[in-house]
Amino acid sequence: MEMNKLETMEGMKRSHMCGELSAADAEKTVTLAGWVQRRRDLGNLIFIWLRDRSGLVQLTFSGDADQQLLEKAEGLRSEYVIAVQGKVCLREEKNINRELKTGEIEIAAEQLRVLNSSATPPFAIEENSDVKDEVRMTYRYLDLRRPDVQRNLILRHKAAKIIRNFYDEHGFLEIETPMLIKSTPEGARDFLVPSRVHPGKFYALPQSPQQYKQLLMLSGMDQYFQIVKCFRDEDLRADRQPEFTQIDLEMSFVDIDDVISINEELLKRLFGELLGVEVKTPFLRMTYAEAMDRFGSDKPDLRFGFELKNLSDLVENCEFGVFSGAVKAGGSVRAINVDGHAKDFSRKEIDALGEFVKTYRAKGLAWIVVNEDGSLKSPIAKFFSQQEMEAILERVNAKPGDLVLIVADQDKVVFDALGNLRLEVARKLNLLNPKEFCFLWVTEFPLLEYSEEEGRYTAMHHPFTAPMEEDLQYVDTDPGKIRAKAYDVILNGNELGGGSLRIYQRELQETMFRLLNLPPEEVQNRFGFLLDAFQFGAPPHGGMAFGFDRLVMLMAGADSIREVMAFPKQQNASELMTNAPETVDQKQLDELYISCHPPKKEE
RNA sequence: GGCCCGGUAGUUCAGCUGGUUAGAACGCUAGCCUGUCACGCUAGAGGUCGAGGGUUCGAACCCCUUCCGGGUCGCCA
Repeated sequence: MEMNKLETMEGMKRSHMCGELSAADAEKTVTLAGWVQRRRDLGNLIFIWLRDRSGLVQLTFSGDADQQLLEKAEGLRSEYVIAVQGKVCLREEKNINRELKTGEIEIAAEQLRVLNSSATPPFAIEENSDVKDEVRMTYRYLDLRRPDVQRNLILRHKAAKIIRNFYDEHGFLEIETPMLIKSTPEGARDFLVPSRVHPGKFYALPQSPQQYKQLLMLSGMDQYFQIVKCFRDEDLRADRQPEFTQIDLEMSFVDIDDVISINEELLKRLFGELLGVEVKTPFLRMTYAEAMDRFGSDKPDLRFGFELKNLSDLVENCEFGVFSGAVKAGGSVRAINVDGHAKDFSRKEIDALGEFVKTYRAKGLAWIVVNEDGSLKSPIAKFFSQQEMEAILERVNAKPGDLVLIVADQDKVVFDALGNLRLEVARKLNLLNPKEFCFLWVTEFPLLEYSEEEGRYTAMHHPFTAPMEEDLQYVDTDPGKIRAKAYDVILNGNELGGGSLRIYQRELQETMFRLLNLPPEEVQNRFGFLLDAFQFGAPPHGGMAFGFDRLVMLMAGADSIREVMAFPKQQNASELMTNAPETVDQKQLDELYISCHPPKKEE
């Protein structure tokens, strides 16, 4: 349609949203506005589905009623923007569309304004469309017209609203913290922002408001929260974006149980009000040590079994060198029993599982199938005496029909491999019901982990995490043994959030920095303001942060956080739609005293 | 940085062992049609097979390089 034929809404005012009309509105004259979803042209009778955010409603144009109007409707195409005035009519019984929420009625159009035309969209604007991400993201503004994507963003909005109300009701203040802050290279890579006023100096975008929220506690704000953008310049995953949103909170004069119980209440409310799912509180709790031992993961999915069993003591002296060798080298031999599912895995599929564990640096996968008649099928059976094999099968509680999968290596590799293998077989067996929600707190994380790369201990959580008092005895002898007052909340194998009680005494904070083997001048430069602040009466405090995108993703049953973000980035951290990031003018660089040396292509 | 999967019409895909003019469905365009709602019927348009190079008499198909998208390991205090 040519521009001069386009009309305005002058003199018309929208009276209803399309999807909200019902039989109760019969005989009303209404004014609607939206996009043409579909045209069904029967000649002298035209049906139009009109769509807005609320849903669809059918318009009718009849040549008997108004020939000119019918001709105008003939020109409508997908995604044209129109305004319509007409009368709400009850459909005859035989014409009712039970699939459509507004299917009992239709609008007999009396006036039509074509507000805008549209090019034919590159893909149909409809639910469950299986268009490639590449096309969806290039035209994300059209993708966002799809009802399922809109539902996700509406859910996100509602969740944010509940969260704000919830914390407000519990005495929290929402306080904004700066986006341009000092870089603290501990942890993830920072996004840097050059300073024009200070040549050669840089701000960083926050990875989290950690230090600011602790200072707010010191300031006497008592309880703080914020729904806040955070930035990490690391590679993307299905559940990781370079900019993402956290629900960040901090509380004064609290213990672990206070932080945990209030946030359990929040989750209970979110799932109850938005999904109608009754979440039982208190959630199950498990120490880090137990989670690793039973599930090989610090974020176990509890929707299914297949727990890890340690076979090390049984195979320490066996003839199979792979097993005995792993134990003697300080590692372990552990197994999961995929009980009752031997029949679901062919030899070829078991081999594929062997390839799968190699992703996690395991060298191989040993397996035992217990046949229905009690006999065994296993490439490693020949290495074991009958007593040894019986002991192994007893340890994993193997019965006829079971498949036992075994990995031997250093503990880290064994946990990684079996922890992920457990998930993999559950996926293959279709045991992961997205409508089932298993919450869990994992507690007593190690305070430190040894970094081979840096040759020193680094903070597992962050350097402000408080250690457990009873473990302070190991400060000088075995720092790796110190547990932290830290906790993660896990939902179906996903880390929903985590937090800790913080160090609030200057001396202990200095001890922590000493354990991390950071030079005093570096500590002073990077964290001096915090240590200084701690001289002035910091209250005991603690808090946590939730990954808001991840939370909404799980609530929406989506398989990527991109599905609950309006404009996500692609895997290489670019944006297909706008082509960000992009080169900038030399003038802009000059103002920032930046000379740009893009990597040279190797010849 | 590594590994895996994918890229053929606007979209989703098929395309055999390398062999004539690359197909289907939906969408799109035009015409007909008064109760459609995945409307129907008739006709039609639409392709740099991601890009570049190579092998071959001949390449969507084989090889190399590269770009793009997705998953993942490393990374993510």
